[in-house]
Amino acid sequence: MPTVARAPRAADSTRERILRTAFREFLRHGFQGGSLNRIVEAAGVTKGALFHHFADKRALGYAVVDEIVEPLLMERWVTRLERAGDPLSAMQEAFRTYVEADIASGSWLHGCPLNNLAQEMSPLDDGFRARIDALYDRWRSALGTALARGKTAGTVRASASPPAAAALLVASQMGIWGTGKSSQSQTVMRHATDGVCAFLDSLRP
Amino acid sequence: MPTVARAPRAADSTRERILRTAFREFLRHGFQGGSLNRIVEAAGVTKGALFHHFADKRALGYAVVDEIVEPLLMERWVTRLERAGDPLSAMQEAFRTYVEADIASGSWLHGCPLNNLAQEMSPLDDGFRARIDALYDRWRSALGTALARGKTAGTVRASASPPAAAALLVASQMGIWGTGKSSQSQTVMRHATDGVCAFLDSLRP
DNA sequence: GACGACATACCGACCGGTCGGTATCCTCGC
DNA sequence: GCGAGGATACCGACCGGTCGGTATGTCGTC
Repeated sequence: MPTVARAPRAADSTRERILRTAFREFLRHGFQGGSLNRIVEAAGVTKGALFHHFADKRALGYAVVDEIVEPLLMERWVTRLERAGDPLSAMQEAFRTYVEADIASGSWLHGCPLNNLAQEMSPLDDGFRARIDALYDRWRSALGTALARGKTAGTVRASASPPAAAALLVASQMGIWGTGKSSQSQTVMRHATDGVCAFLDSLRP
Repeated sequence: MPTVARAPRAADSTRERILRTAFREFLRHGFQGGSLNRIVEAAGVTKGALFHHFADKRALGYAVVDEIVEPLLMERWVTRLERAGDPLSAMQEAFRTYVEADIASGSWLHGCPLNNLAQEMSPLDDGFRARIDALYDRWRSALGTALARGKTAGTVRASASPPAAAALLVASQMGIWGTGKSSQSQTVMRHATDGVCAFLDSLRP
């Protein structure tokens, strides 16, 4: 087995630590409000290390989207749906599960990482916008595909429009987590989740 | 009738100009990313004038919410609903109308002003959070009240849950406008609107 | 001794905010 | 009616601080 040219052990973990710390910082303060000084301090590294691994702040932000946010999204909403039998029930369970999980962990107060970046950065930087839009697109098409599969399988009623439903579901997720952030009310978040589940029920045959 | 101490005419219009310019600046760059220097330059006033009328940046932000965003919200979503006959049709028409209006005017690319502030500032400043939450609450309760009225009038089916539907509708609006901002795709926005209208149809008796 | 992986010191730009000063208007005694 | 005097509205130079970013030095490893 050929040994790949290997950087001294620390390099990868330093980069990783910076990335994770940046993710937290941007989640809490937004991208513009996030401070590189705070990031290096919290990560226990120096400015030199940060700029050794990332060209500039923007590149760091892109890397956070590509290497942290995307895997989170895939794991939560895409991978699971691919192997679900009844898509409507799977989606309902996903919404309920994740709402409760994020309430329990307290992470709901910071909102959805992807939505945060989307709202802040989409109009300001096309690199962000393109990355974020691509993720949402994969999300919507995963939902749409699952719904279309459900239609042929007979678990989704024939008159349902997969693209419309998928777009609404993604928009709802954005809105529900956004609601949680600004209302800081578990009740409202759960109400909205009930609403989504009712909508999904209305798609049954 | 006692004469209230009256400021010279110019004062009010200066304040108003600052407010409106600040609204645009925060809509484009966010609150944290918004620059007071740019605001005074664009408004054609000086730093002195700005800080004469507003204690600090935060107070300016609060005033934007109270005096600009709130009236916009009330006019779009609250006042109209109060005098609507069939609430479901009124809501469907509102969604469709506003989506098309914002696409036509180009303002959709900047997202919903209230949602922008909500996502950015809710976790960072409780003054913002409280104001924003109060507005969303009035919005939700206006929708809920209209739906409840529809239930007694027989235009909304009895098994519908007004709080759940209202929470979903508000969340959907957040998400739809957020979708527009990051996708910059009219198609996706319209699909999501179709989804909302389908949901509203499912609430009919 | 070359190179990758940092550390340190430092830069100019811009930030929100301050402050002394001025021009204009309002009030009120006369 | 009018002049003094205080309040209001505004000006713009300036402040300390933080920002993202850079130039250069150090040190262990191959």
